[in-house]
Amino acid sequence: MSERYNPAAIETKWQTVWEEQGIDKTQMDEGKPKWYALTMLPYPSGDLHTGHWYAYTPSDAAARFKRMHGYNVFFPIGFDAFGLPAENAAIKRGAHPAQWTWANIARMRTQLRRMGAMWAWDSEAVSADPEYYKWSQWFFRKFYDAGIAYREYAPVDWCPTCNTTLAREQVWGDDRHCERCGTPVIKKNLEQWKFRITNYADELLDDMAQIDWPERVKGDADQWIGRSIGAEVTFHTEQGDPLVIFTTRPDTLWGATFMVLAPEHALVDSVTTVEYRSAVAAYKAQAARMDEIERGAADKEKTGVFTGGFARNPVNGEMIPIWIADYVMMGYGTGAIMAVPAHDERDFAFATKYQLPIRRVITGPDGATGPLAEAYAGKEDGAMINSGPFDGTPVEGAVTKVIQWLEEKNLGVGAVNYRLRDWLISRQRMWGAPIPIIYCPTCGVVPVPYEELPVLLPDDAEFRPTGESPLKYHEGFRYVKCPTCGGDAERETDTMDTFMCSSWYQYADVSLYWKKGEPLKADDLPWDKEKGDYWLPVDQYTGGIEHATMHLLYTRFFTKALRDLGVVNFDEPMQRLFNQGMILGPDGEKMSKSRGNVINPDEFVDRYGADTVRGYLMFIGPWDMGGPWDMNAIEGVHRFLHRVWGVVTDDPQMTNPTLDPNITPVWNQAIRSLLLMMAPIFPHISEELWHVEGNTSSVHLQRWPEADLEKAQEDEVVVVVQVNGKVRDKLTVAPGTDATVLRKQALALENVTRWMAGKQVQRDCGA
RNA sequence: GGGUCGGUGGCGGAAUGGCAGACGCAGCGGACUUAAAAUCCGCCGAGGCAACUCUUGUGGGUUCGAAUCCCACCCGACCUACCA
Repeated sequence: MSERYNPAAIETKWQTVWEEQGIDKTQMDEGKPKWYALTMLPYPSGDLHTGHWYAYTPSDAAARFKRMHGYNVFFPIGFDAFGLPAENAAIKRGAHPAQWTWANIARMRTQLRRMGAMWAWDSEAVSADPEYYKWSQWFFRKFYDAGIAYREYAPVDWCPTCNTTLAREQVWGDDRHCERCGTPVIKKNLEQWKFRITNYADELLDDMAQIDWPERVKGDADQWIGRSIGAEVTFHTEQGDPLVIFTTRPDTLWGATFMVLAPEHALVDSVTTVEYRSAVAAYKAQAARMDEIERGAADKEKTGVFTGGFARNPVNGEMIPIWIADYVMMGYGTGAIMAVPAHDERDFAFATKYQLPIRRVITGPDGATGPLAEAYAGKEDGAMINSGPFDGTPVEGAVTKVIQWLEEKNLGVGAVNYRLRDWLISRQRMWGAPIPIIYCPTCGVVPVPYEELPVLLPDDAEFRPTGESPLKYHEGFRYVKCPTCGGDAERETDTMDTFMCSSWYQYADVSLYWKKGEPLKADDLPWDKEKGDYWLPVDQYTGGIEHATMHLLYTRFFTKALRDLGVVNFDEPMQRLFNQGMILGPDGEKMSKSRGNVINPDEFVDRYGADTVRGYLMFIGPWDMGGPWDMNAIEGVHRFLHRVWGVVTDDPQMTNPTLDPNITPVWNQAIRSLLLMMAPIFPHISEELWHVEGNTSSVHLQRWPEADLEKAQEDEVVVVVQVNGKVRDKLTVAPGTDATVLRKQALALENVTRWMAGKQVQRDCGA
């Protein structure tokens, strides 16, 4: 008789012991293969929710499993700690965002420890720590030196009343008004810092073939990068200005009946005639208030206005009208298109609405040449018509032929376009890593010297209700001497996008806060080389699907840029990626406070212990699927642990009364294997029972049990006999029984003879 | 419109060409108990007295044999979308 299973007591006990004995401390034993397992670092929101538990439990179980299989496992944790919520909290409470952030981190650490995961706590990276963002700034500086970082005017949402830039989530409603004062937001061009991620577009696309990532993520990234192949063709306005358009269908050039410019296009004013000036100006003003996302709403009816101007189509000399419309984006291609309504859905809709001509230049798959009821955009079937020298050319392959012809005639060139834009990293916010740049009236843009990093965030920042970054008001931060000429200069007051800081935490983890307190140099290696060579790259990365495009694309870009700078020697930061599914509320809906279906994991840990919660989450179903939280099913896992406890501690209620003393060693061996195999999922109870069994070293440092296949060999096997695919009888025979013997025996079976009556064997499985 | 994943008992799910429904939940019966909880044992897709028959979203196909492979369709979830 012994004590009942009491998870609360044993879990706290073992967490303390493990920490004291340092059993989860990362080793670098060269004799063992390494395994770098990483989960996306959490944002310190202040509470560990079901999603965190579901992300970390299987990651931890897998890491433990690998360790028991003889790997050196590195399994770090940390916090992606910059971001807007801290600033909002600061404005609300008048406290510094650092205070809120670090308090939340402290709270989440306690919650995380309750999970009993094998995290390498001594590698806990916090991106808001100056020793971390010192390196974020060092990377910025390297990118600046390499020409990867550059400054450009880019549109931001601007509130003219508050006199400040707004983040996307601060712009509300269909009319796009300011969150605080309700004033309609306008677009404003500000000089901002960007990274040339587009230089890597092809590589980011093509290298996906060499990484083991879910198709979904690859598909999303593929679409996000959006490579399309076509041609740039130069039209000329009446005024003689070249007007370049991008098209993927140069084979339809002869069907262009009008042109459309983005409202922001540079030639709009010069092509607009006097009588259309006011209409054009009004349309431009309206378009300026919407961002591209809104303009891109697919179901929105197309609008536009005629400019009064015309341009000449280079392939046939026709003068066609120029319109402006917000369905053409300034940020894609050249911001101008030729409109071929007969063979493009959008152009068709626009032409129909504004009664513009539609000219067919591709026959239907059946050779049809008549008027169209809808656009025909097929690229495989049909032939070119009304297209001068190309009449009769089959559509398939026509694009290449026309591009060649355009190039020969000097009318256009083959071109590739991407949806992907350069990465805008400037944020007009305080709680981020300051961009290490100084503006000097004499020397211009001057990067902060490497030795002077980090540029520290002031700890006495004052949050005013204007919403503008406190860095702008902070004189000590803002006004500096120019590092080059020593004259009066100003610091950049924008901070970096938090995605910048999360793009390299897999490297930060390797040797945390490397060169702490030391001045940096341009040719530093940002982590301990020996450790980096051993651990990098990440073997298994896990996290939510919501990062399919932004974070994952950025971190891949970051690694490729570092490779070009000679810092790393591989192309991809994470070899394998796995996305966990989502745990829904008991009602099968996404958990939300408004629905009142939020499950607080702490309550279940209090009631059943962490091992039960871990086990429940592990067995809920396939990890990438998730599913609803089942209030009852968790009981089953808890019962299982109680039974295991009873069996091992000889609870009379559980003890098998028929157990023969002769098989005690076998029984003990079975218990031993059971505990070893439970260890990755149920780390605490297996450790406790492992010690109850008389072991003194940790169960987690043992090797996974190996099966002796010879001993597991069956003396007899059941062979199922099917007639016409239906099970009719069974044979019990010795393993390895010869096929001809089996066949003979099978045919002799009573059930089989009955079903075979009057029939011959046509074919059999041929075993 | 494009992409990805999925559809199997009352429920979560197993089985990836060879005994469909492992395991768990719920349910039913029994043991223990004054009683209940807990625990333990048994039953648990549908029909049929039985032999058997039917059953993996629907319809076809391949195969000795299909939840699994192929074709067409229906339904659902998530992501994405005026990208020229």
